Amino acid sequence: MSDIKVVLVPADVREADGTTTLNVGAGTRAWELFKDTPDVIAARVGGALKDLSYELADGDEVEGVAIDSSDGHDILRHSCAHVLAQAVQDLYPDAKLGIGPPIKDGFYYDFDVEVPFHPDDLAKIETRMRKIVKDNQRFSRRVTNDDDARVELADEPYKLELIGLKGGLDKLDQQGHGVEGASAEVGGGELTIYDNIDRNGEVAWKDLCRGPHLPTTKRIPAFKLMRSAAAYWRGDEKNKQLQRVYGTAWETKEAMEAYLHRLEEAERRDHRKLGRELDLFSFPDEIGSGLPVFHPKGGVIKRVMEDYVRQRHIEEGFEYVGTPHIAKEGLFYTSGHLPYYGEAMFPALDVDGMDYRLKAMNCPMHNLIYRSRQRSYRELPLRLFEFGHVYRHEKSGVVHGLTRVRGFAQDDSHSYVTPEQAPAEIKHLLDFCLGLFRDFGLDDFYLELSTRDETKLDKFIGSDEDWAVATQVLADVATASGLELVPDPGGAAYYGPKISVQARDAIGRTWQMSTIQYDFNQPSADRFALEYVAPDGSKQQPVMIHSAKFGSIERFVGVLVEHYAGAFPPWLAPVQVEAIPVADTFTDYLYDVARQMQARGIRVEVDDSDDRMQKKIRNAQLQKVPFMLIAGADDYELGAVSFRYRDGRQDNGVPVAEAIERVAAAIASREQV
RNA sequence: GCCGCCUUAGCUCAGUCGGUAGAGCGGCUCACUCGUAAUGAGCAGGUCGUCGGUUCGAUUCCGACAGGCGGCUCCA
Repeated sequence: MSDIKVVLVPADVREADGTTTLNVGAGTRAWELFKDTPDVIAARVGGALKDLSYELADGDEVEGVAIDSSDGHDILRHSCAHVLAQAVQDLYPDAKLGIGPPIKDGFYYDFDVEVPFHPDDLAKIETRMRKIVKDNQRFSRRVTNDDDARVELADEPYKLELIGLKGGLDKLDQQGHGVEGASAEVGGGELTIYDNIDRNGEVAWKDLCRGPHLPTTKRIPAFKLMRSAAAYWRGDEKNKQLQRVYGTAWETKEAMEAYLHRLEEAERRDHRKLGRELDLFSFPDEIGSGLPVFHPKGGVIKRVMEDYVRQRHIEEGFEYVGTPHIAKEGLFYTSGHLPYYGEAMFPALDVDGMDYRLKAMNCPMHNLIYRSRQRSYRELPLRLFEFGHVYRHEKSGVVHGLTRVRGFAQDDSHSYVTPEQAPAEIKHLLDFCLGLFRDFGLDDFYLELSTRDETKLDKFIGSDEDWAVATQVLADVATASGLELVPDPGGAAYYGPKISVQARDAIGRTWQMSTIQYDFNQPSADRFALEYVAPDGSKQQPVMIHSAKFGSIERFVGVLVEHYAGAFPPWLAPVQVEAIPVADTFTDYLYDVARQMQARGIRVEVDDSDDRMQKKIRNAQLQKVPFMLIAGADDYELGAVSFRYRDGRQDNGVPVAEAIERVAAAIASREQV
């Protein structure tokens, strides 16, 4: 047996040294190169991921894939999905297999079963999975072909469907639809089946799969089933719903604990929970699903935010306008909303025999303001802005806290510009949005460019040329910003493409915030017929640029609650100062301090309840008030007060005037304390 | 809209294998006047989401509806 030559490439980031050329015997398997590095669970050979059982060929460049790398996580989780599927078919022999790809932080597998899984079933399945893991079954790759696979998988109708789709998958995936995750089952190339071989050498289970996999089931260090839910086969609501089981899997128990801890942290920040605890807002059943009410404390956050955003708009050259919530239906035919997005609008109200509609967008109203008199090029850019309340008939299953509601205020503006002014105006809007986010403490962003779905042109209005120009203008500005730009094919509005700003919050989640849309359609002659008189006296059509900075005021309040976990910076905090007397005797003294603070516009409360001071401190702490102002005999004698901050820090004996300045300065600077 | 789960006091939750319910916190009252995360005692508070069915009797079993939660689809 002659030697072959392979090149060992340093694995991921774990080894700093360069490549090593090795002479190994023909027939050597990849795992033999990684015998001493147990966290290597697969190999990357010439860029392609392979099982460790891969037989090396002369000239191969081989890199170990560590279980804690991104690819390693995917392989671990996908292998765990196989174990899940095996367990399910052990327990429910009639279950038919869908697909089982890795996803962010975990995996899922879809099953067609007669009876949907109950939460108790998950515990049984998980127990069965632990047994399979303990069994140390070997994942064994076997190449097959379409015809053989069809015979072998005759009882798996969904797998048969995937075999039929093979080859077309990569193209479909690129467009963001088609068979989500199905490329984990069948790649574009050869068709393979993975057999799970038990200790006795028997095939315990098998699944159509492109791999690669862990060497054995025992190499799954930690996993947990999370939940089950229904999901449409191949992501299409016209198809049957399968039962999807979600799980998570990690390289160590500690890594999994850390992940579960992150989930708890996110739960702790949930704005729905904090909104109740901090008495910010609620969703009364009597009003209807997705229609929030703001309580006084939530109202403070909302109002402060709105005041600031309104002021900033005016500083940036916008003019504040006001428009009604409903209009005769004809307006929304003119704008195109009813024909193109009518199903998302509330049904018509019959008023004096005419149909009125709650508005789903503000642009038609602003267009009418533009059109109320003749406009000159000298007026452009003309920027109209308002907190426009819109109502959208969101499907019942999607309503979610403040982040997906049926009635909300957009901080909505429309800039009417000449085509030549459009790029500068878009840049102006983008810079404006980013500045606003920074003022609210969000400073990590990326952009998305949402374009027309070229396969569903009937869902979009306007000519190909106009779409091309609009898309190019947005793409140029987005690129010039230097921010990360993610394409979002098919995400455009029916009237034009858009840039959206995604912001990352304190725990790394991203939220869609601003949208900036380039619209050549609504101003056109067959819609609102908007015009301006050009320098040469001719009538020209403006371009309108839609922009919502926070998208939805309601949702932004929710995002802020989660970003700050309810501990707002002083300028946004509903109660900025809680004054706490050490004993009743000092209540009047604190009321006097409070009056001085109120005169400076500071939101201060004096806790004159019967509680002991320790309890008052606890209450203020739970309400996440930024400044506690405590006064007892020591302070009184000095004409001073004592600070306690949210983190427990104290600063005692601060003269009253200085204390007021300190609070006022923190508010004015919009800093966190 | 679809699938599953859930709905008991203001909040968080016990409980009733069908005989109309309980705790902690919160609220109110009283006493206590206290130096940095819960003082003590007492009182009030629920037609057990709504409507219908089965039953001598339903908060409990069944159905419909509403609302919530988790997903899917959707998200101008």
